[in-house]
Amino acid sequence: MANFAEEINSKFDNNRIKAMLNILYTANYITSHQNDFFKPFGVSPQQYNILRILRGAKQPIKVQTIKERMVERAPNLTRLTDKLCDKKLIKRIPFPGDRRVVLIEITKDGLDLLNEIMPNNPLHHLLDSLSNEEAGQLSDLLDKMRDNNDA
Amino acid sequence: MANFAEEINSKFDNNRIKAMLNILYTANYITSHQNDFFKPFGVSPQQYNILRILRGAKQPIKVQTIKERMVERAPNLTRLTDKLCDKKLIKRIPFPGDRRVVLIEITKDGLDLLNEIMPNNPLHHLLDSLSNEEAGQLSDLLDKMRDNNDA
DNA sequence: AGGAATTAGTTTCCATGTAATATATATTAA
DNA sequence: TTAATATATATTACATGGAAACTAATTCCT
Repeated sequence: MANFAEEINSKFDNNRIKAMLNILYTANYITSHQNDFFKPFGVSPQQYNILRILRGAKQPIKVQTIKERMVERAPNLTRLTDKLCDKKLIKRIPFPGDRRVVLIEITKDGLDLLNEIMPNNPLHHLLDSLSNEEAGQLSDLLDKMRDNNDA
Repeated sequence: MANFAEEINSKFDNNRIKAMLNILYTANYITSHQNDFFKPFGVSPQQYNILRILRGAKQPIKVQTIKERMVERAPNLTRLTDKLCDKKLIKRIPFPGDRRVVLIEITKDGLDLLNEIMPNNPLHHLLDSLSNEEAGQLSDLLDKMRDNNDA
């Protein structure tokens, strides 16, 4: 399981292609761990992310603001917030000044769930085989990779 | 767009968390480019991957074999091959020795499509802002990251 | 004020991951 | 050998999530 190239029985033209495929493969690896972890709590990683953003905000915030703060871009906030509403983890509040806007607030149940999940979260240790410095390098390389490529 | 941390308006506890989120973010970035690129050709990245595997095989191969060779794990090969069949890009062939097995073969149309896509593919240049050496480093860090973490 | 452009959120459509199922083959125990 | 069980292979059914079309509300411009 260590070496990526072996696993998928392929040769790569060059390191760039190899790195690109490895990024995709690794992201898959991470999300798969995430899904497994969150499943027993009845929320998806995205839903958890929303709850954390709401707790961090300390007050009701606009759907738009949530969207901006999410790690993974989630184009369909309506559906996600629907699910969270169904579970009573958040509340919708109409916005006085602009009838298009909906404010979202985390409920007591939502906060309780966060407190239940947090201490157990092994995802914080998923990269522990890298030193802090290596993790920094990795992140810098990813930043650099995305530079100048929007054409 | 350069710095990831700025973009999502967050501070990170440490480099490991930052790197993890950056991997997910970057994978998203790549797949979104991929989808955009393949869309005009009427195939998804996964479907393209299957076609490439079939061409590489040079003969009909089992669904199971395709599954093993795919970069991104695609658990639902039946559906993907259905789509490709609908477009006449592949053919299904019953396997003589074992009636559970279905062999898949790429058609002329499939090969033509590959030839049409290949030379245009800008995805091969998505990482060009990294040197070959940096890309190698990146890939190695990802490999290392996934080590010893299957607990 | 009135119409065009923009913004916010929702709805709809489609692609994909997961889990349950069906069918065929292989293995085991008498 | 044959019935019973286990395994392998693919398919189907269900749930989740992304992208784009859509609706409603607001802002901008003249």
